[in-house]
Amino acid sequence: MIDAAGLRVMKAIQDEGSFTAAAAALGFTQPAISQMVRRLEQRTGTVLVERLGRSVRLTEAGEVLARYAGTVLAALDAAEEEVAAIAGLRSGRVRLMAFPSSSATVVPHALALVKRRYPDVSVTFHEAEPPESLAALKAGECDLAVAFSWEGLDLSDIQDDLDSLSVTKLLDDEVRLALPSQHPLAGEKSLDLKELAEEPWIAGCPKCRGHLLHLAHEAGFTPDVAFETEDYVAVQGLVAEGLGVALIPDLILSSAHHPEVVALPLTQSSRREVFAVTTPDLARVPAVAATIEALVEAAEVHG
Amino acid sequence: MIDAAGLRVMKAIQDEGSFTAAAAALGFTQPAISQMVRRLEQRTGTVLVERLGRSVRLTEAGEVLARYAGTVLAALDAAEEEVAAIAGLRSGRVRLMAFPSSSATVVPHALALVKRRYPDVSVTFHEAEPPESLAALKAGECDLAVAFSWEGLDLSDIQDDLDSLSVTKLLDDEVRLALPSQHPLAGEKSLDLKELAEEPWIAGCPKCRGHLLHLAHEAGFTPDVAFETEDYVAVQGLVAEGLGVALIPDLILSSAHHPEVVALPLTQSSRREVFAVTTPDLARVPAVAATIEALVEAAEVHG
DNA sequence: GACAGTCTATAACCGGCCGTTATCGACCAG
DNA sequence: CTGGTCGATAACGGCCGGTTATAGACTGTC
Repeated sequence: MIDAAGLRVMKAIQDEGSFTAAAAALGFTQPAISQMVRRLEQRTGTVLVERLGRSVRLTEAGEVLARYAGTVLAALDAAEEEVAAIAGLRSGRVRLMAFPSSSATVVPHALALVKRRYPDVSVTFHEAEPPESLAALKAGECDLAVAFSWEGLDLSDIQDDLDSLSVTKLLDDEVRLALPSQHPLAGEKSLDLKELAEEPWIAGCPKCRGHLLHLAHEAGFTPDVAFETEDYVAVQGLVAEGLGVALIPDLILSSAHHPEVVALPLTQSSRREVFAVTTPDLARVPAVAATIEALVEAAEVHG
Repeated sequence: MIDAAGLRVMKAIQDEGSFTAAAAALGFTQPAISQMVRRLEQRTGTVLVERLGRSVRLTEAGEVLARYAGTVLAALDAAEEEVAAIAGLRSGRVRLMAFPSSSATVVPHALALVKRRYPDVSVTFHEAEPPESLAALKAGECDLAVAFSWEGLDLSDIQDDLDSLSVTKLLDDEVRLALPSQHPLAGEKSLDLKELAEEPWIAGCPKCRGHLLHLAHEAGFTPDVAFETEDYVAVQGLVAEGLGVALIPDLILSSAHHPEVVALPLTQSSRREVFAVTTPDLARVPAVAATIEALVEAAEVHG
């Protein structure tokens, strides 16, 4: 019934003392004010302005509206400014989820970039493996996920949603073969997976285990998975102790490379693709877009 | 840029969880909400709503708007209610000015009526003689004046403004001749002014003094004004002591009649008219109108 | 896996709000 | 008395903001 425009007019009349002056102050013409007041008066069913010959004065009811105008207009301005701050990257929040091996390298770098460029944008960060982070994204519990998919293999995870999600390629992460440095093959330039068919294997996260099984299957053997852990530091520890061999993405090694472990290229040349994933809507949120951009740049360095 | 309607929509979306439900809650159709959101988004330049398949969820910026909606809508409702209270006589203020002899009789009665009917309407009251009260009315310092004008004589005071002011007749106030009860003529049924031409006179307020001089002139003499005071209790005291005679409006006698003073009708039959005066605008303010109505009723009793 | 139900997006339409310009009448000053 | 200023009003027009109709997309179910 009463809107902000009406209050603004009443306040201008009170401040300026005449319709004409109020109109000038608001950038309107005088008749606009005249009939705005008339509308307000017939809506409220009360006289709001006392017309004196020279000037006008608000009645009690008019003063009530003018008084509230301050509150309401201030709140509207504050809301507008707060939204503008988010749009202008002077504020904003991004809830990021990334898988562990990116957490140590690309992600911190990207966060540093964002923080330097937009000090008031806050990026909160949780570790999560791809299926979990994508679920969180759909559930609205995060705004941006850094995920990966094995080349050719389970692209379906993301491919499924490629139209319903906004996917930005960050980098290709070459997978390597980790051997104890004392291993007889440790001196090779590269290895075929098959050469390690008899070794005990150490598997990483469930997806990585799946990838290992897939590669081994293609190579014609079924690996003996002796250990499983999602912690790649632990994986390397196990490898260093000679308890098995493992596939380790390059990305991890660039942040934590056990000195007793050598990482050799696979002749099968398998890689995983790392993506920044968000919803099409969120991709247009400035803070999210800025974070994605920073991730891309960080990936160029780390790739 | 952002208006209350937009905020209301954002809040409804947040509360209801979908455009359709929000539309139902606000009494709109779904497309109305759809394009309202779109407008808001292109005005703010930000994504406000995240479209998920089933439902929708507000983005950070959207939540900002929804949060402010509470404040703004509450203030608007409060303003509306406060104005409605004034319109509905559940609130309101009337600044009344009345001349002294009405203050003792009609006005208190009227104020009691208003107070009984509309307990929350507050009528403040100041005494003032007509020229002063009308000036205050024009200056916006009071809302309603109870004034008088002498029959036939200085109607011009109000007549001038009869079109620019709202004038309501309250009563005719017969003027009487006040004599000490011991006066030789005190036993008469009525007196001609001329019979007291030789007496010393006691005059009231300036206007009343003017009236006295006018009547005496018509009667063919110039009165010897021995005392002047605006206080009619004092006037009666002076009369009672035999220091002079006076013209006293009936209205005063009905509230304060000195026992040693007799008040006889004039054969000239002069009266003053008592009016409630306000501006045309203020006459439409419910509390003012109610007060005028009460004054009219009170005047019927006292007339 | 197809279908039904439900939700949003979009197009097309349209009425009324809310501005504008033009003009008049009232008031005050010089 | 006359000119300047202020408010009211009429006439007009753009566009905002609603409507209906319909299409497209996702979900849950059989």
